Amino acid sequence: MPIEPRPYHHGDLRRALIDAALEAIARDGPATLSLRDLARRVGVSHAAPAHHFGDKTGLLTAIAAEGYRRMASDLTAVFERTGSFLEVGVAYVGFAVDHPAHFAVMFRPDLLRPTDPELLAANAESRASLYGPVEGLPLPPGADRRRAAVAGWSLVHGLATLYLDGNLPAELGADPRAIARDLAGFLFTRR
Amino acid sequence: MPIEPRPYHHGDLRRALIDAALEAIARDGPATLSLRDLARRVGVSHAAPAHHFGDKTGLLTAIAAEGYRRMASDLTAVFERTGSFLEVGVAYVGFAVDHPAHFAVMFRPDLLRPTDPELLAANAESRASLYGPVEGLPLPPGADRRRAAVAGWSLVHGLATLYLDGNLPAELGADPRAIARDLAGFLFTRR
DNA sequence: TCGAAGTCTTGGCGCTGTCAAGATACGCCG
DNA sequence: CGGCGTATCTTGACAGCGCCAAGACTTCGA
Repeated sequence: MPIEPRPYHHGDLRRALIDAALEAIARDGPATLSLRDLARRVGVSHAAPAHHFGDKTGLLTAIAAEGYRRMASDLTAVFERTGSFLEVGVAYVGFAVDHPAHFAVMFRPDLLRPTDPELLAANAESRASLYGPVEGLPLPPGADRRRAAVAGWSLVHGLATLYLDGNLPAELGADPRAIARDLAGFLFTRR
Repeated sequence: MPIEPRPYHHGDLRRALIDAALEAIARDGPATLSLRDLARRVGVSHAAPAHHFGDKTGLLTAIAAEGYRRMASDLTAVFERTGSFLEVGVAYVGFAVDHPAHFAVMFRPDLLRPTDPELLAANAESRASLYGPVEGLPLPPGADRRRAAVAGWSLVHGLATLYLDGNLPAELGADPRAIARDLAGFLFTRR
């Protein structure tokens, strides 16, 4: 079977486009992403992406949904292994660092099709993986459990975004997971 | 003196362009911002903005610098008035809510000219307004003061971004400042 | 085997940011 | 007060972009 240099059907163009997009977003951010450039890199015509994603928003929506699913799977795995809410927070930051392109798109509804059913389902999955582990957390009496969850979420989300955008002072060190473990220690200490 | 409908010189085109940009960013985000559209709204030719800002990055850089300056002034005023690190954090969220367009650009070095001297100076100002108030904060013995500052920063920064992007559950209420005051209560409670 | 559905290409439209060159108004220095 | 340098703005053009419509090719099922 000879090697076809460029067959008419790509094989898995959808996957190839997502991967090329992830690489471009990780390098330059989602703002300058170009569908035509992706098509060129993958070796198809400039209008091929439209068939799989409709438009640019559709591509980014697919990426965000994939990110939510992977994050949910990571976080639940960590909680099942450690039983620790703190380690779930650390894993949140770890996901952001390991999958910066997914993370850069996931919380940006202005770039997405917010009503996409696949996106909504994946989003719900990831929310559950965050809100679930807070159930067993020891808290000061009278503390609202949901607010405690959002406090933890805010801290790790803020840390992840500040880190990814290069806004953290260098003195904190180079290991974001260690920083997260450290900072989260300031939360939920009994009065 | 008759009213000139469109004099050759605008008067304060720089200010007018920034204001139009702030409005557009607050509405649609920085991704879809169009210099030509701004020029049309303000009533000048499509190439006029280039003279004041060089390019799109220059405009966003000017907006970010303005945001840093205003935030620094807000935060130091609040600290001088209340002496409370917690209230500085609340004011951080308040600034983000009151100036969403500035905030949307300030921490996005991919959209800015990171070496711009005006931007660097304004950034340093705002960092000082955040790191200063942590000096007098009562902490558990042995706690790193800088890390405590970053923990607080992460929490309010995460909360602000999650709120602005519409990612917070509605049950938390409609007043972001109140939410911030609430969530920050989980921080720095003595062991 | 043949047709329908899926996949990709070609061509074109209006929009964008940016550059180059020229027109106009302001302000300073004589 | 007059003229000129300079800052400000306009006009025109170019390549690249997202998206749409129409057509070519391939695969698969009836």
